[in-house]
Parts: sequence; C-alpha cells; structure tokens
Amino acid sequence: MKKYPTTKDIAKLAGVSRTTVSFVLNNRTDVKISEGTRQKVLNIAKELDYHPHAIATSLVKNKTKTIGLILCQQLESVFSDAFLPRVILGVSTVAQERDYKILLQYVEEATKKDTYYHMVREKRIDGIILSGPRSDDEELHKLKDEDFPIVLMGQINDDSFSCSDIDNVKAAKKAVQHLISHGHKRIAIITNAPLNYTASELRLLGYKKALQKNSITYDEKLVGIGNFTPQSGFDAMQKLLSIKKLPTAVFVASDVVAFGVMDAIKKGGRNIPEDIALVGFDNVNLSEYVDPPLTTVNLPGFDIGKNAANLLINIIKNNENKDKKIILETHMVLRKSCGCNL
Amino acid sequence: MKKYPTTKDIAKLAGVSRTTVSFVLNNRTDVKISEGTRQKVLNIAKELDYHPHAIATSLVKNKTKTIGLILCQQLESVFSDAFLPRVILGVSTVAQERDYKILLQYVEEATKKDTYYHMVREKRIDGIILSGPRSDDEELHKLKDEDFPIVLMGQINDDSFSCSDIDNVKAAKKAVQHLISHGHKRIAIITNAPLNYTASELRLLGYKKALQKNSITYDEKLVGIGNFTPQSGFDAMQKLLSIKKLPTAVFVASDVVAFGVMDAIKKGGRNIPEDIALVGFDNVNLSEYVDPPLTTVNLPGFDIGKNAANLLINIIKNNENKDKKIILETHMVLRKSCGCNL
DNA sequence: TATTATAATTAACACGTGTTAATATTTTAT
DNA sequence: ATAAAATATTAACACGTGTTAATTATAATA
Repeated sequence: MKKYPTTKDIAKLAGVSRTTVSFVLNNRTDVKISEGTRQKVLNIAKELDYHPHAIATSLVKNKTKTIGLILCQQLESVFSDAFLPRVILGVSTVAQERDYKILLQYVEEATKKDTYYHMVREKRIDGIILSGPRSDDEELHKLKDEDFPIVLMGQINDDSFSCSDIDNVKAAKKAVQHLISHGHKRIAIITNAPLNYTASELRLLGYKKALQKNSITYDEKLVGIGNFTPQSGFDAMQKLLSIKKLPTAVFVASDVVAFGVMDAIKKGGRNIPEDIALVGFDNVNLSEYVDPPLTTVNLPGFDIGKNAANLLINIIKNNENKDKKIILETHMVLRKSCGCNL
Repeated sequence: MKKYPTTKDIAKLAGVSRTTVSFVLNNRTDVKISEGTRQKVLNIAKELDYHPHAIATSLVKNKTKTIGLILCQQLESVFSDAFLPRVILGVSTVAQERDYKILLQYVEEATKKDTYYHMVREKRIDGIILSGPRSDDEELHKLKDEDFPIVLMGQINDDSFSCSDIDNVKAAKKAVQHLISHGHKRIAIITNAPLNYTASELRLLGYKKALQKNSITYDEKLVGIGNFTPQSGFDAMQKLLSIKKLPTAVFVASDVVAFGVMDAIKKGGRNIPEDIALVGFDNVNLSEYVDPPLTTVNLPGFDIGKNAANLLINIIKNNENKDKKIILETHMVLRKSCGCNL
C-alpha cells in the first residue's frame, strides 16, 4: 500500500517546523502566522494531497469523532426488519453533517456478554446510540455509571437515560380508538414482540387505555403475542380464529406481523375489513401495496435516527442534559383494511 | 467521564517496566518472562479491569482492525430496502468472529464527491466493502490504484476487483425459463433498477438469453424499467397493460418492485397467475405473505455479506488474491404467482 | 540607541501503545 | 571459581498528531 504524507513531510518541504504546519492546518487564530508561510504550507499540503491521520488525532485529543450504533435484536427479527435502513439513514445523515463517523455493531440477544462495553473501553467511540435497549442490560448500566454518553432508541424503565422515541402508548391508543370509531367493540390485539420489549408493553397499554376510555372490558383471550415476523402473526391470528366469539377487528402492533395476520384471515375464509378490520403499526413501505392496503400508524424511523444522533452529539459536546428525551408524535395512515371508505 | 487505567498504571503497581507489561499482555512467547511477574501483571490487569487503548494500538501497528462498509444507494431506494439488514448482519457476524469492527457510511449518489476516500486517507480503516459499486466511480479507481483492499458487493465492468455476488445472468435466465416451461411465450420484464446498475443490466441479459434459447424474439416494448420502489413497479406495469397485445407473464427483477406490479395488475382487473403470471427476484421476507404468494429467486444476502467480509479480511491479511471473486448460486422459490399448482 | 511590545517560529512534551537492542540477572558448563 | 550460556528485564525509540512555553525576529516606543 501507498505511504501517505504527514505533517513532517509538509514541514520539511516548506522549510518550517511541524508546529507551524499544525497551526496553519488547524486555522489557529490565536497564534500569529505570517501570510507568506501560511500560503506556502497550504499549497504544499494541497500538492501532497495531505489528509490528517484521524487515529493520531484521536489519540492526542482523546476524541474519536465516532459514535457507536448498537443494534440489539434477535437474529430472527433482523430478517424482517423494514425499519432499520431508514433509522441508519437518519443517524448517518446527521453524523455526516456534523462530521462524525459511525461504528456499527449488532448484538445478538442470546450471545451477548461483553460486547459494546468493549468498544467503549477500547476508546474507539465517543458515545453510543443503543437500539432495542433492555432494562436488564448490565453493560448499559455500567456505562451509565461511568457517565458515558448514551442515547437510547426506545425506552426502558429508568428515567435517567436520554432517548429518542415515539409515544407508543398514545399511538396505540389512537389506533384502537380508530377501530372503535368504526363501531367495533370486540377488538383483539396482536403485539409486535414479546412483552419484555418495552415498545410491545407500551402498545398493549395503549390498547388497554383505549378500551377503558370506551368502557369496553379487557379480555385476555383477545391478546396475541407476535415476535417480529409474519409467521408469528399468522400463528397468533390462527389461534384467535379458533375462539368461539371472533373479534371483529384486530390491532396488530407491527405491519410486518400484520402481513402474516392478513394471510391467516384470508386462508380462514374471512374478508378484510368486512369480517375482520385491521390496523397495523410502522407504516412499512409495503403496507400500501398489500391487499387490502393496510391502515397503520406511521413510525418515523428516519427522524428517530436523526434525533438520536443529534441528541448524542450534543451530549458529547456538553450542550445537552444527559436525561433529555425527544418523543415524536405519530399520525395514522388511513387505508382500506380498517374499513375506511376511500 | 472516568479515567481508565493504562499499561503505565499496571507497570507501576506491579513494580516492573511498561515493556514487561506489554510482553505479558500480548502473550509474547518469543521472550522469556518469569512465571511470577507474569502472574502478578495479569492479576493487576484484571483487578484494574484493563482494556487496551485501541486507538493507540492502531497508531503504532498501522492497522485499525476496522473495515469500512460503504453503502452507495439512492436515497429513495433506502426506504424500500429489505435486503440491507441481512447483508449487514452477514458482514457483522464475520467481523465479530474475526475481531474486526465496522465503520458504516451511506453514500448518496447525488451528493457524493469525496466521501469514503476520506475515510481511507484518514487511516481509519484497513479495507472497504462497497455495496452498489458504479463503474464511473472515480474514488473507487483511485483507491484501487493505491492498492487499497477493496471488495465489491456487486460487480462492475472491470475484472480486476474482488467481489462477492450472485450470478445474476444465470439466476434471471432460470427465472424466465421457469415461466417458459409453464407455456408462456409472451413474457415481459420489469427491471429492479435503471440499466446503469450492473445487476439490473445483467438480469436483463439473463432474460434475453432465456428467450433466445427458446427462440422467442426479443421485443423492446415488453421491457419496463423499475427503480427499487413498489411505485416504480406499479407505473411500469400500468404502461405494460396499455399495449395492445398483453404479455401473459412478467419477470420482475425485484420482489419489492413486484409488489407494486401486483397492485397494478389487480387494479387493472386481471388475475395472477391466470391472466398474468409473475416471478420476482430477491425472496424478500414478505413475498410469502402477499396474495398470491410470490414465486421468486432467492438472493442470499446474509451469505453475500459473510463472503464479502471474509474475502476482505483475507485480503487485508495477505492471504488472498486481490481479484478473487465469490459468486453464489441461486435457487428459485416456487409459490403460486407463477402458476405452479402447490 | 536602548527598551519594550508585538509578531513569528520552534523545541519539547504529551497521548498510549509495540518493539528493538542493550543490559542485568541467574543458571549451567568447564 | 570463572566463563559461557540462558533467562529476565528495561531504556529508548517509533507511530502522527496537538499544545505549551520558550525563543528568536521584527516593529514600536521612549
């Protein structure tokens, strides 16, 4: 591989010290450099196509200008994740704007021991964005105790963390309320994930609140548990179809899971929305194209990613409290599956 | 933030030199260390919870143990990318196994000037995996000239690059052949992307080859151009539906685009596969759950990612030629949209 | 002209690590 | 007991940068 020029090379060619070169290249206004040497250095730097050695800079400045993006997920869910690309894009966009790099790490729930904590202790990164946080994550609390900059995408039951998220309770409540406004009274829910996932728990809570507000009694038999995949939705729906008194509507807290649900309903010989109305969650790119088009709650992945990155970088630069929360509002996207006449 | 211990601290506590500490921690077998001091150093390191400073190590070793994952995509296509998560997972899995980190960068086609070339020159990474390479990418050729380790995910018309890919021609040919074996003779194609994308061009070529082999004349009117999104498929299909003599089958070189195509066909009042049979490409997670389930070509994203990472790391470690290619075979996933009776 | 203030430059150190070559210590052979 | 060999340890440098404090060159003032 090619050997690239250093400030030493520039200094030698310009006939000045390395210190002077450093001052010029860093535009230090507090120290006087004659315009002559200044231009000489800049020209030579340009001619050599000089790029500063980021590693060396990191070492001396004790800052890597790199944020860790930690993705905690079950392996299974990765393959049906329609959300990730836009989140990454959001984080990436802001990072690029603000001159940060992204170090990416997948953490598989099962294998996880010392994983991202390592990256921190190795001093490779200045802060982390953690997607899919878990309350029982020891590494997370260890880092928190060491006062390391952290932003969660999602939330846990500890209010002292910064996070970028949506209001899951409100969003779910709104979705169920919509079904109720269509006249439904027997409404089932199929969650996006097991209930130890905070988002899943909160969406279920929103469901309950909507029922309560409309004096509909909560019936545990109408609760199915999804697991990120269409298959899990298919299975949960089949189970629901086997109970005596069928629900007339289902709130599925994930579009991807809902696709499996739709399949199960059709295979069971029922029509959507006539026999069973459906509302999903996420507004995945394909929801518009399934049959019937899926009414859903928009999950602004791009913005969540952007907010997380901005928040983290602010914290790193000490411009922000370490417990600030950015909670986005969501809106519903009305299509045919809920029974709306469009 | 906390101040973490260094080898200096260990040395002081153990009453030995920093050099000795370094020898012990690096398990240098070529240099003799008495078992006593050895244990003493190890114990203290453990007690202090010492982690080596990766940045400092990088500087001295001139190796970052980090690979760049460069994602060249149009912004638009990110939002309907069902492929990315599994690719990332593949790369990540291997990287973790082989003790490498991943530096992620999105490169938007439009904005791109000096982007990932910077990362290289800053010496942040030891090699790159480039997804969505373009033949006219100057940065790419500059890096190549500098002998920098590169692996492409996809291919360009320059045989000297290493790559991890599938045989697009063969795969597309097989897909079209399948439609022909169902008795179709008037078969349209809707591409996954504009034709300056290599994969798109190659799949079209496979389509042509299948026709040729079966003595079906190629008709340009039966070629639609997709653009990653369902919407583009919808539009292209509507155009196809407007010609006099309709095709009886369509090969859509992307499942996601195919979802739009299906929508257009249904809205046009035709049935799949009775009026128009369909084969897709990618085997996206949802293909199984649309109506009818989509017959498609399996695109092994996870393995492509794994192969790319393994290949790159081999190149970095000088265990591999810089022009090695790993081309995976694909298989078809038969469902109902092609007319198969399952 | 001598003195002071200001502008321009640099020597020397720091960051945390790996490595080479030299030195100190112990063991073995004569 | 002494020389030689083997074992154990470390001083000193290197990686490429930023920064402080000191030095030199120039301009302004008394």
